[in-house]
Formats: sequence, structure tokens, C-alpha cells
Amino acid sequence: MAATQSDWLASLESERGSIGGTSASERVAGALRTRIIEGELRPGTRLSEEKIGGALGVSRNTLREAFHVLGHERLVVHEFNRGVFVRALDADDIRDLYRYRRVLEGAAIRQAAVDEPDLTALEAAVVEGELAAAAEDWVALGSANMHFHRALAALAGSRRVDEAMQQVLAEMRLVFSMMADPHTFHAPYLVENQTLLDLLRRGRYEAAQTALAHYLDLAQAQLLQAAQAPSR
Amino acid sequence: MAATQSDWLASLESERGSIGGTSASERVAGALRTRIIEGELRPGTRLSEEKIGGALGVSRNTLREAFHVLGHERLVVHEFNRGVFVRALDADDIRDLYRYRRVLEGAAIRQAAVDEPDLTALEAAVVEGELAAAAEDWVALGSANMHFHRALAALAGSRRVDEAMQQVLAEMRLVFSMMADPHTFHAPYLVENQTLLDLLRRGRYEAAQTALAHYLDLAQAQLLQAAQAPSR
DNA sequence: GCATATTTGTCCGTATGTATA
DNA sequence: CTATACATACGGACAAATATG
Repeated sequence: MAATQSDWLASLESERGSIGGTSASERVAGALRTRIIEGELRPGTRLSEEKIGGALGVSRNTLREAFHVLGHERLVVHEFNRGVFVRALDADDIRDLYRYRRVLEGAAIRQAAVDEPDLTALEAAVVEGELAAAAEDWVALGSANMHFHRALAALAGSRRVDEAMQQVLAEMRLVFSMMADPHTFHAPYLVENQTLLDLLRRGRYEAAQTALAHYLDLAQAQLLQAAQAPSR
Repeated sequence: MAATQSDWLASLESERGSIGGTSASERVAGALRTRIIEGELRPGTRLSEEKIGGALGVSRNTLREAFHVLGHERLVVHEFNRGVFVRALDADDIRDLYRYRRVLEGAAIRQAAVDEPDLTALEAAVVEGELAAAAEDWVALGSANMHFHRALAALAGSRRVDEAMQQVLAEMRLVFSMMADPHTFHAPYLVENQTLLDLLRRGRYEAAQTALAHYLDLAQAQLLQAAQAPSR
């Protein structure tokens, strides 16, 4: 077999027996999650119980529990009698993802309008983005963008909205990992976040809603267009 | 041990070996889910691997996978090295549940305002409620109320909102199962659903929003009050 | 606080069924 | 159609953590 196919397998072996106060299945899920989110494990890859269990030095039992965890996070899909695969999202999935973001982030702004919101986390994320843009570190800019929208959703003041948004952002990283140049997507959005934050600062919540809608429409359209030309 | 404590255990045994095209863990999860949702398995109950596995005739392996499924649905909580328990919700959980309902159902009405919504499912749920009320079948009235709000959330036109709402309603049943007289809660809300439907029919979406908010505030307050007096 | 019994976490071997080359 | 690889599911085992007296 080609070396490229087992690269991630080799990288998994380095994770054997890392001491963890938590359960083994959580450790295994964590190791796989980072590989998936960072694009090392590509969508569609089959996660064979034998190979992965062997590489990580855990039994099939433990591994299957880890698969359940990742399945819950929608990072893998389990096909009965066929196995577990890294999730591959299609255009419909992307549309649904953005539909959900409109619900969650829209609710957050609506709540902010009645809440005297604390915007420090938003401001920090914008600064983080400005620094990343200045350093032309597009990976960091992508993270900053995620932090901004996670902080935005937090304005809703709801644990569940928080969790849902975290979930959605993890899936967004999965989407990006399917694209040719993931970082190029984030570059245009720093200014959008800046104006959105500015509108929130000045209490212009209606305008913030339309700015958010504009941002999400634009980002969705760009991703859908890129998804048509499937890339690498 | 008293007979009442093992009632649900006996009822589980009747479920052994039911033929299913699906996986064993799904079957087991389904059997436990109905017991939990219908209040046969009360919140706080410990789900012993040995007892339940024995009663259902499945191995511990399979049973633990079923526990994972129910854990996703937030119907049970897993405490490391202690086991899994039927989830017991507190006042904060109830508040967060309703906060989430405001987000989901509010988004649905907002989407309806731009969508020329199909209200047949809502109408069917109202009729179902009217029939149940006429027959003084309070359990059926509760189901009708759930169907109404599930159909309402469906107006959002989003798979994920759908799933989230289904999830939330399952947890609502868990809340009701902790109350002394679960059915008494649904009785006042038939008329609220009727007026909400009427407002949607006439395209008065702003009024529908406030009617929904009123309904949710009322329902939440009533549940919180009942939760203070923990009941049976 | 201690000793014991119970229960969970994890691994292994194996048999059966299902999908696919 | 056969053969092979793999997932599903069972049962047994043991250490470690927890509950119980």
C-alpha cells in the first residue's frame, strides 16, 4: 500500500497509552476527532475496527464506544453491517448547516437586544483575527472566525444553543477539510465580523440581523460554489 | 425486594428476541426508551448492566451501546465508574429547555412568515386535541399538544430544527414523568394552540410570536412551580 | 476507617452473519 | 458462485473503582 494511505495510521500509533484521567473511549475519540477536524482523516475514509484498534492499542469494545461519541458529533457515520466512515457532507448538508446557523446566531442577536450583552469575547475574537490577518496566517484567521461566531452564539445565553453551535462549527471544519484551499474562505470575513461587532456595540440590533444574514448568505454561496468543483 | 421495584424489569423480559431488521443495540435502546418516556422507569433509577442485560437477554457489550444511544438523546446520564441513570432534570434544566423551545419555535414562525406555510399538520394536531378533550382523555391530549409543537417547529423547514425539537419533546416527557399529575398540565393549552393556529392562518405572524411567547412563559412557570413540590 | 461484595471498565476469543472482490 | 474480509454479537475473564456492612 502507498505510504500516503497509512500516514494517519502511523500518526495514531504515537498516541498509544497517553495517560488520561478520563475513560479510554474519550481518549480514543479525542485522538480521532483531531485527525478528522484537521483534515488528516479525509471524509469518506473507512475507519476499520481492526486497523485503528491495533494502531491505538485498544480493544474493539473501547473503539466502538469512541465511534458512538464521534457519531453523536456527526463527524462519522455508522452504516449497519458496513462500518464507520468519516462523514462526507453534500450540498444539502451545507445548506442545512447554514439554515441552522441562521436560527442559532439570529436568536443570539435577538437575545442580545434585550440583554445588555457582554461583547468582550467578540472583541477578543476580532482582535485575534486582525493579528492573524496582519501575520497572513490564514489558519489562525479561520480559528478566529470560528471563535467570533461561537462567541456570538453565546449571547443567546443558552447552554443548548452553545452546544449546538459548537457542534455546527465542528462540522464546518469538516466542510472546509473537503475544500481545496480551506483558508481562502475566511479571508473576506474579517471585515464582516468587524462591522457586525460595531453594530452590536452601538445597539443597532436590527442592522446587525441583516448584516449577519448577509454574511451567512455570502459564506454559504461561496462554499456551495466551491463544493461543485470537489477539489483534491 | 418489593414487587414495585422490579415491575419494569418484568416488563422488559417480554421484549426478548423480538425480530428486528435493525441492530440489537437499537432494539434495546427502543425498549428502554419507551419505558423511560412513559414514566415506567423513573428519573434517577440506576440501570444496572447485569440486571437489564439479563432481563433483555443481551450481552453487556450490546447493552452498553444502547446506553450510548440513550445518552445522545439525553434520556440517561452516564457517570464514569458508577453506571447509567435515568436522567433527572432540575429547575435549571427546565428553564434551558424552554429557552431552546423559544429559539426553535420562534424561528419556525419567522420562517413561516416568508414561506406560505402548509398548516395541515397543525390543524390535524388541533383536531386531535379537540377529540381528546371531548373524550376527556388527558394522555391523548398531551400527545396532541406534542404533535402540535412538533408540527410547528417543522415550519422552520430544517432537518436539524426538526431533530432538535423531537429531542426536546422527548425530554419534556421526562419532565412530565416527574410530576404528580402529568396530564393536568396539557389541559389549558388546547385553546392556546387553537388561537396560535388561527393567527398563522390569517398571516398575523407578529401576533403569533407573542402568542407563542405567552404560551411558553405560562407553561414554563407552571412546570417550575410544580417542580418545587417534587410530587410522587 | 476497614474489609467485603458488587459493579463497572476493558480486554480477549470466537461464532455468525453480511458485504464485496 | 465462491472466497475473503469485516462487522455483529456473545460469553468469559480480570483489574479497578465503588458501594455496603
